[in-house]
Amino acid sequence: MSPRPTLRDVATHAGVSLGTASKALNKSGTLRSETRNKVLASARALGFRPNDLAQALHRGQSYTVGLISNDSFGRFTMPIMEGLEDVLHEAGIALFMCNATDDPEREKRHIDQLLGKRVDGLVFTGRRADRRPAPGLNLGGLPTIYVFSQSDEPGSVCLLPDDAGGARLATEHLLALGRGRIAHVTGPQDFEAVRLRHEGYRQALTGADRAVDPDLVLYGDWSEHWGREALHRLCALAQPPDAIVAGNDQIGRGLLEAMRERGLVAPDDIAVIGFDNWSVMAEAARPPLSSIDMNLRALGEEAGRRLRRMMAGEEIASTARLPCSLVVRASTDPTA
Amino acid sequence: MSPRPTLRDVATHAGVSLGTASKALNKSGTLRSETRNKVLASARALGFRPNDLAQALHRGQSYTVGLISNDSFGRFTMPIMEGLEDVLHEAGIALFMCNATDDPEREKRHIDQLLGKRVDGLVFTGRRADRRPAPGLNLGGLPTIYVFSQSDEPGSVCLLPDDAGGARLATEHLLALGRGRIAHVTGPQDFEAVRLRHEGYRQALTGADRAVDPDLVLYGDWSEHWGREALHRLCALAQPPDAIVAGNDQIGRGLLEAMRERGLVAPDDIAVIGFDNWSVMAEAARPPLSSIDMNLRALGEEAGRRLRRMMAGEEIASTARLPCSLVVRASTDPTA
DNA sequence: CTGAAAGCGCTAACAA
DNA sequence: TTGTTAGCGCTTTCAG
Repeated sequence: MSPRPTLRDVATHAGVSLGTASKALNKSGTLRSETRNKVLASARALGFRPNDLAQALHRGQSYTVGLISNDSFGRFTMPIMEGLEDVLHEAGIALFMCNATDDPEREKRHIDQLLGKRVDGLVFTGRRADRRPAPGLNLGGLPTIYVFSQSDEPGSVCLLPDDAGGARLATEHLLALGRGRIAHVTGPQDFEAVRLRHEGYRQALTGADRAVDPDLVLYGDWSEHWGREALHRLCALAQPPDAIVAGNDQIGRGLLEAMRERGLVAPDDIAVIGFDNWSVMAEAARPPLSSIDMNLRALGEEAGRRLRRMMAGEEIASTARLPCSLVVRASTDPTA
Repeated sequence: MSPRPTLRDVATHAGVSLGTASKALNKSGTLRSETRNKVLASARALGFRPNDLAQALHRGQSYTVGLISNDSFGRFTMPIMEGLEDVLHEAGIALFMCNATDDPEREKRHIDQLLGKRVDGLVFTGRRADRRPAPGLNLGGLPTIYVFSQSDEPGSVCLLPDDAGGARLATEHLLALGRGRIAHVTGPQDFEAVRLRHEGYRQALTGADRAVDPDLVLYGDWSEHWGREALHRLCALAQPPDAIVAGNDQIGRGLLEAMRERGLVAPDDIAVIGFDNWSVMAEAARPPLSSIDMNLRALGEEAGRRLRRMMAGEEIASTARLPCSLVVRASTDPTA
């Protein structure tokens, strides 16, 4: 690294004192505009860039937040990160991401590094039921927030999409389409999101005075394969469904594919809606798959706002869920 | 932020001097093991963690590398990041990622922040033909490497997958299967990767004394939709192909889907191979799609090694390409 | 309006 | 073997 110029270099170059140079660059104190410009010119000439490390050391604040992701594909983390970044940037805070890939060892290492770098806040992200800082690591009151993720520590601040609300939205959409037998094909029951989405599905049906038919609720894994298999099972029923809420877009897409092969048409024979609004999947499906968007970017933004408030010393209510939205495509509405 | 204990606090707590505490914690100098242990105990008791900012300020090295990603989905960046991280960690270097999402403004901001934090190295990643540090930003000799990405600056260090070699591998695989009419359905021609992969395809054919039939080379976009359309076009030829090299897995999957609908069987009627080995896509295809893996994690590791050498002052040859590997699935080999 | 000096937390050279 | 001190680059009083 070619030695970067220091503030002292700038001062010398401009023929002023260190303090003066500092004032000029920080617009603090009162300076003759002549001196100010002289300093600024020198700074530019030398390619000066203040050393954040020194600044942070001085003020005891790094203006930096660390993001630890356990979502190894980045599919969920990226939009969250963008939202976070936008909001933090407004406050002059930098966001750095570390990838933990669900490896506790790695995660511990990262937390350690971030603490050493004296970050002013910490964000954890990535689905994981029982998230919590690696044991033994004392975060010492560092503002911490879990986004799209949860901690089992009492009092921790978590921000999640409203899974139940999303599923309700999906189911109500199908009800509004006049569907009477609505199935739910979803992922593994040990995911909280699966249970919540089922609850939303149930609420919507109950709200419309309809009972939940247990034959129409199928748990499996998150794959397209499972979606295909589930469709065949549903079709084997005495009374097959006329609509399906899928637990995610991959399952939804599997359902649609199996339908095509059986000569069934969506939405005429069965309307299908997914969850996640993963565009690569949803848009490539035939017909394109309606879905529930978790508004992850907005989730990130809200996380950033809360974190800022926490950094300012405010106490924050422990957990919140943000609304999902409905994205209609041809699998439920041919005119979409 | 509850004030973290400083080294001085530890020293006081242990009843020794500042210098002694430092020696104890850094295993430097010679200390009585008794004092050493006393200090370590105090450090643990107080939850002491050295302030990297101060350390970095002192030694003029931050032991930190910044990664700037332009891959907004993280699909390519994540594995690269893992590889990088592993190698850098061995050298006690932390890796922080910033997301630029192909927004030059954002990117500039991030470079700025990273320079301010005095990172010891910089990595750019994410497909983009004409990458280069945002104009006017003087990196001042900071070790910089482009992975899965390129800079047009002369002498810049770039590390890429061997796209041509990958396509050659794919084509040779099909040739080895005894296929005679091999098509190439790929993405937009203005991608360098598209041109290189085509070149690899050509080389393999030429190497087997076969001519390239222009009718069998189709350019489109990277979507499944294009794959489906391309298959129909190929089937309309007087002499349809008996094998296809797809430019990526999405196109490959589109080809397979359209085949199913026409009642064609892979690999019997047409063998299909993709590129990227994006497991979500490749494994969900029917039959599962053979593909070319770009070994992104290895790419990241090699980038880390090169960066370390650069940080040590070594000069590095400007550009290198790392081999891809063949992943055989049922779309070319039913026994796979 | 500008300069000098202290100190953020740490390491390393030098004294004791 | 341990203590003292200077200084990394910056900001911020307090003098001049």
